[in-house]
Amino acid sequence: MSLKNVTIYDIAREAGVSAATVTRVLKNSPSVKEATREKVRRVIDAHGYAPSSVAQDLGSGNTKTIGMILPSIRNPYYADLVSAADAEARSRGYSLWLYQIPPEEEITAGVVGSLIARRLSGAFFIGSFVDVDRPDLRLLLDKLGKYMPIVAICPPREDLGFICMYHNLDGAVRQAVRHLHLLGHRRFAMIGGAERLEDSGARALSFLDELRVLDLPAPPEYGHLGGGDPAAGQQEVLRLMTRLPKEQRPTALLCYNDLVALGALHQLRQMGLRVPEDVAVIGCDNQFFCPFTAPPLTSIDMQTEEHGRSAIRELLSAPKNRSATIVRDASLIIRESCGAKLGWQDRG
Amino acid sequence: MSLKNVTIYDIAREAGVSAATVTRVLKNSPSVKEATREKVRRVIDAHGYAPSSVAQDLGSGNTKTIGMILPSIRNPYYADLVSAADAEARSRGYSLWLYQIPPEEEITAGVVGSLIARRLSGAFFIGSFVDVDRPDLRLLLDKLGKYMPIVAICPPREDLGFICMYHNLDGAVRQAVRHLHLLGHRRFAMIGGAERLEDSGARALSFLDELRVLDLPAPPEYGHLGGGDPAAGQQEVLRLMTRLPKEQRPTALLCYNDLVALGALHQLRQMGLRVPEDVAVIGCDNQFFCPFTAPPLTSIDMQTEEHGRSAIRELLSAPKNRSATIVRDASLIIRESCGAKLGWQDRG
DNA sequence: TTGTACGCGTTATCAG
DNA sequence: CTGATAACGCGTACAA
Repeated sequence: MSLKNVTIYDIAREAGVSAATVTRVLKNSPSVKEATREKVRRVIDAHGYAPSSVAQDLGSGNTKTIGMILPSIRNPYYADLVSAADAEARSRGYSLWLYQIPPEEEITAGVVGSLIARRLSGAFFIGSFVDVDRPDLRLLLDKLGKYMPIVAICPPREDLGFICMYHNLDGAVRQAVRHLHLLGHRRFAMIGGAERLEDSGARALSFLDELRVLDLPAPPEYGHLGGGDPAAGQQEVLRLMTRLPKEQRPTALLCYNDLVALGALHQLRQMGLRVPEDVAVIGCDNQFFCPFTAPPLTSIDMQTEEHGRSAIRELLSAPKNRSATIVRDASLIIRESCGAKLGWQDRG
Repeated sequence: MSLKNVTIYDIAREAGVSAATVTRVLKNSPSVKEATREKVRRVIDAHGYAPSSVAQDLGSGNTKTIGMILPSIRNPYYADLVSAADAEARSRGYSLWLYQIPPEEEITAGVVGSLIARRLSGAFFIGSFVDVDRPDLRLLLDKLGKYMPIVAICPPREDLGFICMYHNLDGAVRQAVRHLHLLGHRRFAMIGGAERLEDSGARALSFLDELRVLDLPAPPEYGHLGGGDPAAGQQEVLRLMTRLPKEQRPTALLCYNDLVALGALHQLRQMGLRVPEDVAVIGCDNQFFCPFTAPPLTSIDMQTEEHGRSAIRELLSAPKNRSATIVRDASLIIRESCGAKLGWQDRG
């Protein structure tokens, strides 16, 4: 066991050549005598030697590493994004460096500092902490942008200084509302997300606006709690279905994401409410478990795979500080939790 | 926008000091005159300068980075492990470098080469591809072990040359079988996993042995397919419940993992079979969605958080090539899919 | 209190 | 075809 890592000089000495020749062999340069090449290769193999990419990175100024900054890899939506990004990156000889920022923390100067310090080839921000309305954050990202290209999933703005990838949920949300309206639903609620519904992003605004278009009342005041996990969904449903008089309770639930929907479905079941007969539920993200909930969850698909892959592509082709907006339309995937498909009765 | 990264020399020149002094300021060395310190700091802040950790790594020979090698971050079990590992690593000033190896690929010399090239501080292998029975793989890991400490989740062996973390499922699996036996179940099957049930690791062996202990017949020949996702669970159930005559069909299903169980639950529901009345189902991994399936899924908890954290701790305290085995007992978390809890009738 | 010089492991350039 | 040398950006030992 060698405590000290074997270097190109160790290989060179042992093969009786110079370091430059070892490099040439490593790089398959044609200008090496076959005998020399073989001799060097044998030594390399004997040691299992691989040139230090740390040193290579320093020399080339290119780490071929992309930083993924996200709240938690445990959220399957982020995991999908990371997985897709990793596949794309790896196919191009790049790899991923993980940076989880727990939801209770935020992007600080320290975080940006350590991203800069890493001399990454790019940074991919996923998660709602990229709030482009906060000037301090904009400043931080501006600074970071001087060092590497940035892609962030966030609502588009003018002149962001980085590449913004955006899910356009508007069409899907309106479609969902209209769909449920057509089925006779008149009382809607959106559960989970930010504490104030209005802060839950474009999806909430589209939702509220579509209610207006359909001349439906705004969601009742039941004390929106927010949150992004199953527990949040449970609590919201509990609140809605117990604090409100029966005739005010919503019959259609749009969930901030599928995790919230999972908790909502469970709570409804526990309360003896049937989905979709008593309450319709729609999720968001179209996560892997949607086809397998009871009933299968109607959800909004975000083209996660494509988003993740194209983020890497943009990162690798973009000059630093380029402003751009990439929008992808989300689409409603209708399953059985919204009462659209017939046949669910068979499985009661 | 500076195309060239700003270096410590740029800062030094602009502040009218030497690079060493900049380092001192960066390191909060006490031996710097206050005036100098402030002057340097101002320049640093103005540039948003952060010293290149690539250069630091090269100099110190320590990348403070741990490689995570796994099949897919999309499996929530691995995501949990990575998340826990990341938290532990970050709290110690280390970070994680992701290396996904798709299930159809394996650990090759190339993979090991790029791990060595990265000069990682350690490697954490998670996923069933660490098959310690394969001599070629052992060789590869031996080589890797010369460069960095290794922790792998795999069955224990003598003298592995790295740290083996192991889930002891034996107790939980036997407990599950006995529990179901007590409830009157006599026909058991394990679904998902490796193509040959016997290759699905210790959990399968414990399962088969416990059947023997209870003097129950071995699972019928229904053509075990294997697999680790919901689709596999669906297919296995479909097979079991259609290819076999009714009196041979299993009434108790142990699933390779919770994803398989998710698919199984869904398929059973679709076929009009009730869980747990007609068929009992038990999963494995105790993933986040278990409490929210219909009915809530009984599962085997793996202490994922603890496993992930302690893997990092071991990695950072272990000399290279140390052999060790860390075993943690898994435990059965009884919910409603195995018919243990009364009260499920309320929710039919 | 501050500056100089060298090493970390590699590759590119230039010379032979 | 092969070898010597500089440069990448930083920390550290030593000198002043």
